[in-house]
Amino acid sequence: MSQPRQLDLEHFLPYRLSLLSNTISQAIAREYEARFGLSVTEWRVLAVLGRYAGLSAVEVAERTAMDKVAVSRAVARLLANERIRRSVHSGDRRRSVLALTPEGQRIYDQVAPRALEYERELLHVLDAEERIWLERLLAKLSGDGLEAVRRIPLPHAGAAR
Amino acid sequence: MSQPRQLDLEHFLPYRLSLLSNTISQAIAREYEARFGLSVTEWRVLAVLGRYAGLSAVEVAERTAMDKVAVSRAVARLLANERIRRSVHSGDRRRSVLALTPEGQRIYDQVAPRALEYERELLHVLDAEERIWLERLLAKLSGDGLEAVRRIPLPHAGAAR
DNA sequence: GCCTTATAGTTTCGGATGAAACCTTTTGCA
DNA sequence: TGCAAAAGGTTTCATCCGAAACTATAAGGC
Repeated sequence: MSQPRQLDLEHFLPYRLSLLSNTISQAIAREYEARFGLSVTEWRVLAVLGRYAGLSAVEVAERTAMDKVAVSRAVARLLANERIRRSVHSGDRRRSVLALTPEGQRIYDQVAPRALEYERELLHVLDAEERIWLERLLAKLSGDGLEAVRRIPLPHAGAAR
Repeated sequence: MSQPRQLDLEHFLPYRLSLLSNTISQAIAREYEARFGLSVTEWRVLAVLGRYAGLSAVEVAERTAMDKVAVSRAVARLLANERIRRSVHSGDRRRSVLALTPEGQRIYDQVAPRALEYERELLHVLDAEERIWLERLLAKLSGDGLEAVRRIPLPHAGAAR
């Protein structure tokens, strides 16, 4: 993890993170896509509504880190398949109020434990001490780390395409 | 990091990893897209050829974890922009032999240090001990962890759509 | 009370993506 | 040799995605 002077994809932290993350996500996604025809975005909406019923589309977007276009499309498909229902917020007719249908709840109740099982199996290769460090490192990288990255100035706008 | 019984996206490891990884990758990608009009896939091909000239398309795919369709398209665009050149492998006319052009090398020489700078800034929020743990955890999760995940059996094919 | 601005959500449009089909060359082997 | 199977790449097709434009409602200033 000491900085190499040469860029080597295999040792490059962002690349390694991306590979790890994508491989895990795809493994889980493959399952609920096969069983329920859910896309990743649809599953995320379902997951957050399973936990917090009554959110608006924008609130769903905030909790899932999806943009509102993606949420809008996922919501449209979930509505079409009658996995969620939508009503209008009393007092603000722009806002929607989203919640699972019984069918949506049934799917959530099947997929959520499976997602947790993937996480459990992944963590199972770590011992107690390693899990504590993992939590700490994730928190630090996601907090201070991302903040530092966002502060990196763009190069002095000299040469360009 | 102790297993919750309830699925909560904010605390779900795969989701957190995905968010961290995507945020970092996008920060870097934004820069070389703006400066050189490179897509992520094109940059990955350029990066691996900058380090290992003469690879074939399949070898590039292996080193970048991209599928061969994505490599084929990235290679086509890089050729069109004269950032790489392609010849045919002597002795196996199916294989291509890819390498950077001087222009491709020039771009590589500008982007690679910037990519490393993002990594450096990210790691800068960690102290020496934390970096050692990060390396260890990444290796373990990417190795044994992914292997364990891949071994998870699909649910007993009962109910489904 | 108007009128500008902001917010919730949808649609459009151009490009990116992956699975599967496809073409070409090579390999394995009877 | 001759031929089936495999491997390197490309194309097709259907889907997905995000930025920007758009509609409708609400909030704020005067």
